[in-house]
Amino acid sequence: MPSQTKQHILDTALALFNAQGTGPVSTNHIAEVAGISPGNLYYHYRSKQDIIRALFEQLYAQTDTRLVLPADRLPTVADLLALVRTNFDIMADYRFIYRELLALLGQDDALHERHLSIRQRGYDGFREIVAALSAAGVLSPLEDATVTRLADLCWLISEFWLANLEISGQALTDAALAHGLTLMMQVISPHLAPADV
Amino acid sequence: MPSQTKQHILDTALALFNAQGTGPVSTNHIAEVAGISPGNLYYHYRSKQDIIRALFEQLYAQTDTRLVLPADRLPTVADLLALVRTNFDIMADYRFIYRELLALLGQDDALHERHLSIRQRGYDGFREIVAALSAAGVLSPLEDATVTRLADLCWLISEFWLANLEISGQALTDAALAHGLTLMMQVISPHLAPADV
DNA sequence: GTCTATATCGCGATAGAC
DNA sequence: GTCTATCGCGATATAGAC
Repeated sequence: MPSQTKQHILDTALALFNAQGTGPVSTNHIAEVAGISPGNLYYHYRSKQDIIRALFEQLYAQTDTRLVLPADRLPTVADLLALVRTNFDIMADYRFIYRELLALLGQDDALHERHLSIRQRGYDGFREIVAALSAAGVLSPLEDATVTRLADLCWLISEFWLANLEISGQALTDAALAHGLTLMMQVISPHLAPADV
Repeated sequence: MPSQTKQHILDTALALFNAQGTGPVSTNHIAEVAGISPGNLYYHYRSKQDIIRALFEQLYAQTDTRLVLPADRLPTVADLLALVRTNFDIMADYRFIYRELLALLGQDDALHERHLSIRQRGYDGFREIVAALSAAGVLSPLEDATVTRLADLCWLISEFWLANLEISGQALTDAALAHGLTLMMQVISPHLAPADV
């Protein structure tokens, strides 16, 4: 667990990055808003990139603890929707990461590799949920290629719906996020199994 | 039409931005690679942001001239796929824009506004194609809300499939791009009207 | 239109006192 | 752990000769 000051630097940096982006926000700026000296900031983090990496790790920790399925039963479509909704909330908290992701990863090979492995876990999770829904009879039996495509589409919505809202100038309201979930239902519903009698 | 040097600056900047991102590429760097002096660069463009704006305008011009439907007949599903495929190619040419879009727009209000209006045209186009497919009987009759959702999904694939490939570390191969098109078919095919007769 | 030279600024990062 | 002071660099952008 980080010291108070160390965490305070992260909190301040996150707020500034989300508001202005990583480019225009300097370490001096972060230190000033955090109410500490630039030297002190560099005592806790050796570089600006180090702060960014720490924020990525915070994000990963959030996804690990909050993006979980109930372990005591088979997953439902509602579970899938709830998972994506939670993901939207986490992504909103770390907006700057998703706004600049490709630029940030392109400038830091270690981070890129780390991100790839975390991301793979998330994608595999989606694929397993879709396969489990099919196995449980919630969805009609599906070919492997179809499972993959449905998982790809759910993933695409989950990862990019927020960016789409932001680019089109819409606020991240509850209703706007919920529309993303209806898109997911639009993808899935043609494959729902007929209700049991 | 821009002068030779002016265009040469744009070409050089585009190549460098695509390779390294806008942040690490300085105007000095652009001038050096272009084989001109920094002062000359500033004779043609008053700022780095001015160069970026000019590249956005080049992109818009490309979409205007290349993203068109055949005007002499009703659109087909193949037309829709071809349109998206062409869009993939254009986006690949201007990768840096899509990699940094939210950061670039967030730092330039005029550009953001301009981008919104261009983007709206694109989205409306998608909605019209889906509606036209339904009206032409290619797709079964659809409710308005369904047309919107299908257009949203096609749009999401069209705008973010490339980013998804890049983030997951995949090369922009023909096969990878084609998979994006199969995702679009996955969305559309449940609504294809039964063949006549 | 193009160059050379330069002004100005602020950034990331470090040294050393406390 | 925190501060003050500062180094060194490279960035954007301009002035003025050619």
